[in-house]
Amino acid sequence: MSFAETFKALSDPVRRQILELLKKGPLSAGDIGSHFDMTGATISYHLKILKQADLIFESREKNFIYYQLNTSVLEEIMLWISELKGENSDVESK
Amino acid sequence: MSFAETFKALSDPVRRQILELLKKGPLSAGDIGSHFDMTGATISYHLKILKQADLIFESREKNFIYYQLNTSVLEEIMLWISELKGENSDVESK
DNA sequence: GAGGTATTTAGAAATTTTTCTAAATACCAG
DNA sequence: CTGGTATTTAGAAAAATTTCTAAATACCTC
Repeated sequence: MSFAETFKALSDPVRRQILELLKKGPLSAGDIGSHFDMTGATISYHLKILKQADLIFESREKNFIYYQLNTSVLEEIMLWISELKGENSDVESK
Repeated sequence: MSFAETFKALSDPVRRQILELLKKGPLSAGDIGSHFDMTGATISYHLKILKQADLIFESREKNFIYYQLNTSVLEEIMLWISELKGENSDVESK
């Protein structure tokens, strides 16, 4: 939802790895969990954070919940970083 | 130094605001502090985190320490996000 | 070197985050 | 509707982060 939330969500290594897994395509919570040495509850917690940050969304199918990347929010982050790098060609003086 | 460190450093609102201040040019720790309702010690703590993440560097002059942006690390972050967004045109199937 | 300003370090308190276990919910298949 | 699998929620413990106060360090000026 908020900008700050997105950055927070991206700050955890586990969550970044989840996003990388999802890059290849949708996965269920269970599938995701199998890549980590953590309980399902913990994975669920991380997924919630990512969901709240709008970095992923879910779609229910049969008895599973599939998660997938939502890349649109990443644009905003890119833009922020871009602007930070921005007009900084000749700032060497006091 | 490390990728994870950079993300962590960027995850705090105060630190992001510090970076935005530095976008306009170098500032001393005191100057930076005057923009926040925090003690100098806390500002110093945040500056240390940013420094360890290589997002800023310092240069001493007279009795002051001036901080400035180091944009080079931001490239890496941009690249990571870019790759995450990457080839995701036709992933709609199971 | 004495005093002054700028900044950092140390240590502790408060807050937030991450993780777990156990229980709850959701939904499918028979 | 019963049993089974998938996932989440609640609550608590452990760990990490943020902040403060007080003291230390650094360096400049006189």
